[in-house]
Amino acid sequence: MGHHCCSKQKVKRGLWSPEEDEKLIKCITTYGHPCWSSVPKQAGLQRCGKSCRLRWINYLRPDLKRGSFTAQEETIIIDVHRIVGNRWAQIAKHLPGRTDNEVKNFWNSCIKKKLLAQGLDPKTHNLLPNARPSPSSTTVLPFTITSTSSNGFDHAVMSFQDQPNVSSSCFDPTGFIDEASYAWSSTTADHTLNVMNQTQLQGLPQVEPQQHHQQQQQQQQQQGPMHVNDNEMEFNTEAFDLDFMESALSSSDVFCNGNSLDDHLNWDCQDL
DNA sequence: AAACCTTACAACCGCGCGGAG
DNA sequence: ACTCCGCGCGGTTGTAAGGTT
Repeated sequence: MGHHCCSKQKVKRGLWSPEEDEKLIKCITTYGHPCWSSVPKQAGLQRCGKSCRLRWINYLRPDLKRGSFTAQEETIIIDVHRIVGNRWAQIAKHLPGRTDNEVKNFWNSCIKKKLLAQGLDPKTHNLLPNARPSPSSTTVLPFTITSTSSNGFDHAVMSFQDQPNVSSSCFDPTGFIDEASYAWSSTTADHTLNVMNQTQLQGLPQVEPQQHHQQQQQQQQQQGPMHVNDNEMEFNTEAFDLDFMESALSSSDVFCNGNSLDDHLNWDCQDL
């Protein structure tokens, strides 16, 4: 059974030869690819347009980043997957130079197994029913939260005690950053902590990422709704108004090692 | 050295969506 | 309103390379 898009043609399938790659690169760099179905003819290839598109996007594109995924990229994949699920194209948008196919393969061959080994369900990211909970996730919280006010601005500070090597990422799971769509995660030696504004995410309008508030996006990528110092996370309420901060925190879901921390957390938005 | 197994990833398949006619 | 076509996406399969017995 051939592709439905090219069932009338006799096309080659399977692995691409270097000669075919060369033809495709030459064609696309010369003519671009306004219509993939016409690319095989232009390039002199016995392939269908769909196959050409796939080969270009997943392998030949010059802006592709080759090589294995970094720890930071892995963190981003896990974090975004937790929110958007198997929407690989959506996840790949957060990883410049990576393709959806690459992310999907990496997930299936590597991350999935890691999560299972940690007793986490790769689909829900929650602890599996029969998994032995890690002692640190049930009894010891990796942080405390306090609210402060300085220079006329309010801040909420999340302090990590005895947690060296805190790494963190603030990212935008919907493909654009605005005040209702952030997520944040932090990883220490013993804990993975995630703060997600899932409730508001569900009601988000669908907006083209590139067109949406580019200036605001740049600004917030620099400032971030929160940022992390050596061992503490600071919510920057300067970037948002107080009403938003209150609603964001009260509607956020907070997880540590896949477990909800609702019962443990005692942050009072009124203090902000 | 050969057979078998595992892993990574390239490529294919089928479906759904959106635009054009 | 309907059909057709091209494209993009996610799931799945195929295959080559490396590891193990």
